[in-house]
Amino acid sequence: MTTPPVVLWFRRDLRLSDNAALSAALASGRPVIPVFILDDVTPGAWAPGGASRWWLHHSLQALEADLRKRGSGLVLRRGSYDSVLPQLVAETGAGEVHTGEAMEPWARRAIDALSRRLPIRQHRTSLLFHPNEIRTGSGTPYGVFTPFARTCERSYMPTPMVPSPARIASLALPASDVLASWKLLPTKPDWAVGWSAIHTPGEAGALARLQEFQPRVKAYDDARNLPGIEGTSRLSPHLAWGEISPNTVWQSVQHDGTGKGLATFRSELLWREFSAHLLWHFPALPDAPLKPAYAAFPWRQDDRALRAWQRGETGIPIVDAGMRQLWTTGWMHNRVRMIVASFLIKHLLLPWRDGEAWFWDTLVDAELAANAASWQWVAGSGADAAPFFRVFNPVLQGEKFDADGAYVRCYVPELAHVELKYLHSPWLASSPPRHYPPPIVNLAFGRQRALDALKTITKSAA
DNA sequence: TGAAATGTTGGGGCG
DNA sequence: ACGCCCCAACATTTC
Repeated sequence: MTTPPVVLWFRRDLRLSDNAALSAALASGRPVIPVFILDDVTPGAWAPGGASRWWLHHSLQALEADLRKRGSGLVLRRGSYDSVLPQLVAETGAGEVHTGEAMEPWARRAIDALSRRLPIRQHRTSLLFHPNEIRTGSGTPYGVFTPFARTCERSYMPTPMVPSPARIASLALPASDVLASWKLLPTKPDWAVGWSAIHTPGEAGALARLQEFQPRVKAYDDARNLPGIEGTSRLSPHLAWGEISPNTVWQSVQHDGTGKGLATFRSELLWREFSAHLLWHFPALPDAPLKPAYAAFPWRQDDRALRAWQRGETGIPIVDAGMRQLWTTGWMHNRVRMIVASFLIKHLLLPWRDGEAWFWDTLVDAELAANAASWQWVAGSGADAAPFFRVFNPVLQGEKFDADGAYVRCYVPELAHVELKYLHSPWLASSPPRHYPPPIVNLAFGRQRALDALKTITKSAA
């Protein structure tokens, strides 16, 4: 006589508003059992990196509080999807499991396999479109961003943003792990000191960021490129964990500007979408170059150089500022991401997968698709990628986008008193700063070495 | 969502 | 007055 409950399986959609999986669970009229499973063990799983775990800890805490306020709670379980979920369904006698669509190959495999023995229903919670909805006239996936984006813009139908429900009926919930026992927070050393002052994980924090950004959409087109000011939306970690839906973001900016800012911001949302679709169509995206010729690229191995890059000790100010911003805050400005990536791949000639792995571990906004697609974009091996010969000169980039030096001075205190003229190339100053290293590589040499390396594969690569 | 090399043009100094 | 050269400034090409 008891009504079988339904499981609401949260994954990367840690929110209560505009969440299609939650809506479906509520529409069933059954008691809802909200669950989050941390899967570190499925082979091939890209388990969250260190910075993402910090974020996840706080986001789960916020989600649980939000659920409690609505008369429910959150069940935490740890283990492989394919053992934990069947166990949970057996324990609760759940009649259905509602969850978000997965793009990650390992999660897709796991959920597809589970679907054969459990009543799993997937809903779109983290994208505007399913990858199968956006195809070229001939039915193939888009390989070029601009026509992809055009089709998205044309196809987008604003769907009402579903508000957070006032109440979520749940019977007694099954046993949950204690969040602290997952040890998602760093201890020794605690590299996340002060992060709570700069990041607010959780749905409320996401909405606050969105509101704070809305008046700045108009200026976005120019301001987004300047790392020394607050020109970007800072929504990326919230989107990565699904604390806000792309649908909500898209619609919330639509009336707030009429010029280029709005269009440019939306195209950034669509780059995220493009990346996810690429990962869906090309599951090897995180592991192998999309353009096969790049498999033969003569990358170097140089652990000391890699470590210097990771620590922000390359002797190139804008690169070091970016890498230190990443390490100390878990986030890096997008313009600077392109600069540090170009420097690693081209001037240092190190494999893009080294950069991908480091970003995965250190970014609070790490998403498998965007991370992989963006690194391949810089490396020239991806879809609609920047040509490999497009080598950023980090001095010129610094002078152009950090013209007053505020960004570099903020994150590289050794350079605080270098005069502006030499701030982005301190080795040229008559008396270079004493406590700052000389460049790890001569920029002209590194550039030429990269172009020469390209020639070894260029007959087969475009 | 490049940078550097190379080419072109035109003003001005100067014999 | 004229041709010559230099060299910004800008445009084009190449990687």
